[in-house]
Amino acid sequence: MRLGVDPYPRAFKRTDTVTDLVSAHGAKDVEALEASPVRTTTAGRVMAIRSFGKANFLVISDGRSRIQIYIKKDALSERDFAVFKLLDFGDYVGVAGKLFRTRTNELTIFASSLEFLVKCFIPLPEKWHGLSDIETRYRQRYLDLVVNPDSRRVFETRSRVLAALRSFFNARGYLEVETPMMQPIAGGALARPFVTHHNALDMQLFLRIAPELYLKRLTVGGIERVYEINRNFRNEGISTQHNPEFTMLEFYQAYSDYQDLMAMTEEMISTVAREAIGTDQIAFGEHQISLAPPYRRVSLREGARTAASARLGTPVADADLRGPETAAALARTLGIEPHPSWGAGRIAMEVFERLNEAQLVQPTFVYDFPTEVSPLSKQKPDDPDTVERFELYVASFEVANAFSELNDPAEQRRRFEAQLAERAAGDLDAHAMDEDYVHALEYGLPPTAGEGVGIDRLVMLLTNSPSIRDVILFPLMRPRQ
RNA sequence: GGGCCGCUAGCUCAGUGGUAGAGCACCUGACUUUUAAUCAGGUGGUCCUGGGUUCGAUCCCCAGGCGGCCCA
Repeated sequence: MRLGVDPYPRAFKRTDTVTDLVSAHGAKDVEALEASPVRTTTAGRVMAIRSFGKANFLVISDGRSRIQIYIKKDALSERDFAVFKLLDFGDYVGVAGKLFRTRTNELTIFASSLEFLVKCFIPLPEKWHGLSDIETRYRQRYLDLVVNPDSRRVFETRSRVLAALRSFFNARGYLEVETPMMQPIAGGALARPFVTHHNALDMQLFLRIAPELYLKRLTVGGIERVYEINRNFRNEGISTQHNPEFTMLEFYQAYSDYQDLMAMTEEMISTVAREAIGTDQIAFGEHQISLAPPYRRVSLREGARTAASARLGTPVADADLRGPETAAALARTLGIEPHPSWGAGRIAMEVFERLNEAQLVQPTFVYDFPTEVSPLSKQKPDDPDTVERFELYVASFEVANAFSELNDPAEQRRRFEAQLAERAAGDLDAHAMDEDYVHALEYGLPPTAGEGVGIDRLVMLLTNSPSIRDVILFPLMRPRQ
């Protein structure tokens, strides 16, 4: 820095961002820019250098937009031109000048001064192919964001999805809350938790697998409409649809049941899609999907029964899915080996998932789940083996899960005890007993319906991303060596 | 957990049982409205790691690491 240039200047006063310039003047032609000249001072990262000796072009980016800079030797001080000669792809610069259009009609800043802002010491990935190595994109997300504009767009859409959801619920009188991420009993879902420890209290704690039981305590407390958008943690495998930490929306609404939530879900999904990406018609992989209501509805046992009948070529009766022995025998003929802890309900769900999931491309509500797999849901009045619960499937994966909330404390205690029996039989995902929650129900939870929506999966749909890691900025990776 | 695939320069990728290559990036030079600018010259390597076979391994074999996809 023999030029007397500070290699790490403190600040740079810009009058416009690059994005401001492009959006305000991108449509103006040569004459318009000459008739009313625009002077500006802006800054960004150097994304290209095209050098012709005394005439040179830079392209700088503010992370969202790019603009070209014309560096004419005669128009700059000697020092500023010397600064330009030392620039590398990736450095940050500030520039002042006047907007014009080149002979090739490119909106360009005619630089009158150039300020060096910071050096990029490590060569950036190549400008044409960008950064395509998937592992590097996840491990060094900052590089992905610098060179792959599509990646930036995914996270801008994610931000709009969250804003649209909050506005949807706030407009309907819901209170946004935050409930514990560290819980003495990990409840509200069937999953294995991460375990941690609080030193001062010498107490085992779990990272939450769901906020559900806390949100319903709030409904007991009179918050009739409540929602939370936050992280859940589940100690399970990693796949294109699973990250150990993921973002969940949960909301609860008093005086409602699962039928009300189906209608509300249709409205929520289609509204959020329109606000976040401008349409409710999406492309996902090879599929064209309409998120516009109404969504198809299929009952779980009916879907399983129909698919099993078709697969086997012989009629399967509803009763076959209800009896433990007949259900297990049916599963085996379909190539599914039931775990010893599974009852008929669990088997019916497994049969459904195995045979039907792949076909659920257009939005579909799968409703009326077996009670056995739904320890927090309210039974149907005429059928104690079935609960008022649905899951929304889109593009063959589960996006939402909702039910009429079980609010009978005695029945809730029996359900927890049944879960303990399953745990004893070897099911590590079975729900734990939560006496404090049962106690809360004894004060009276009004009739309530609640729902959880997987935000990462929703963003995958709206950004046509094949992997959940594409919509999580820093997905969990094994450390490198 | 199982199967398949990948790992070579900073990035994107070729390639070979015998001195390791290209384009971009970087350095030097030419060029005053270019568009992946061009042209000439140059620097740059733990060929993922370890072991084995071999006179000789980046390449063949075995084990491992990290990642991806599919299945459970």
